[in-house]
Amino acid sequence: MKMSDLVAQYISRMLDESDGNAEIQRNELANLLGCVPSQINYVITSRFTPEQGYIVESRRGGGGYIRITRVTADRRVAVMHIVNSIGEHISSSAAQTILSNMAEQNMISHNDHILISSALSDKAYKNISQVQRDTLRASIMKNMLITLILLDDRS
Amino acid sequence: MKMSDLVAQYISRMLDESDGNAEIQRNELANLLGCVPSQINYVITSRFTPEQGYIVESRRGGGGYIRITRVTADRRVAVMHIVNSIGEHISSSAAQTILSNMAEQNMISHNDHILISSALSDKAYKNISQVQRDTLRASIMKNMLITLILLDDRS
DNA sequence: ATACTGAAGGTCAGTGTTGGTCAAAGTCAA
DNA sequence: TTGACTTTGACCAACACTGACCTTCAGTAT
Repeated sequence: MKMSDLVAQYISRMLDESDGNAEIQRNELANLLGCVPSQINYVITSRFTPEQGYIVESRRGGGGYIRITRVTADRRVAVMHIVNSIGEHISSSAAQTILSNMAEQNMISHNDHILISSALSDKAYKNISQVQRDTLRASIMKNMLITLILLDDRS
Repeated sequence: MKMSDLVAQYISRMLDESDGNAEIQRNELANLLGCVPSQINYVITSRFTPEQGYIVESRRGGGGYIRITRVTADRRVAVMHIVNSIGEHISSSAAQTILSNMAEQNMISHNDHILISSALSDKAYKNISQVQRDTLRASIMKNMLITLILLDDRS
């Protein structure tokens, strides 16, 4: 098997095993797989490009790293699945649980998590009858989640 | 964890716990965290720069100190001003106008702008009487904006 | 007042630790 | 043979850490 495929496979497995988010150290990985460090760059630029649904961030110096995030349609599909499962009404606590899980699995950022939570919190619905709250919350939540995945499409 | 991150974290926490104003003694802090004194300078010049919203003052000699002030308060004050001006109800179009201006002036990110807009859009309020919509919208909008400026304090 | 002394913080160049780039050379199938 | 893909290493850039040496300030002795 080609070296580049080995490296790609290794990274893909890391992504599979950690919800699409992997962080590696270039020299360490190169040493582990028995190749030169620049081979890692080659694999990343040829197989983990934005066009193929990946975001790559890195940092040099002591404690440096390369972080690869998978942002393919998986995410959009997963978010839409959740949107469809919400139904016509949802409680505040159920909404919070769903959002926490989404953040945990990197489907939404921490920032978005907090922001959406604040829009769904019972605190915001003082003047609305209990009956209407959950309906409204479901409507707003779905609206926001759909907006989020539309935003993604541009990156 | 990197030494520089440790130092930065320590200082950030001091700022969090004291309303954006922290005063340290270089040698004391270096000793406490187990690094050389110049490390403190390194962290300050690389992570607490004016560009990142900090003001640093210092004094040498006996009783010397380093004072670090976080000046993102400007933004907080501006956002709170807007929050206070919203009142008990707001129309969808008025909300959009305010958010556009805020994004224009970099008070909120484009991403947050779109996300908040989606939570305030009339589309999300189908089953609510016209009278209640604007009250609810104001409540949610204020909730989200306040959440946003609280989030700022951590980065 | 002046000079001295000790106690801070400031600077900077050197070294170490990572990751990035690129051109040259190798491989392999069409 | 040609052209696309792969591999490599020399050189580069960014970030982290350190210690020797310098400057500034307050208090104290003369």
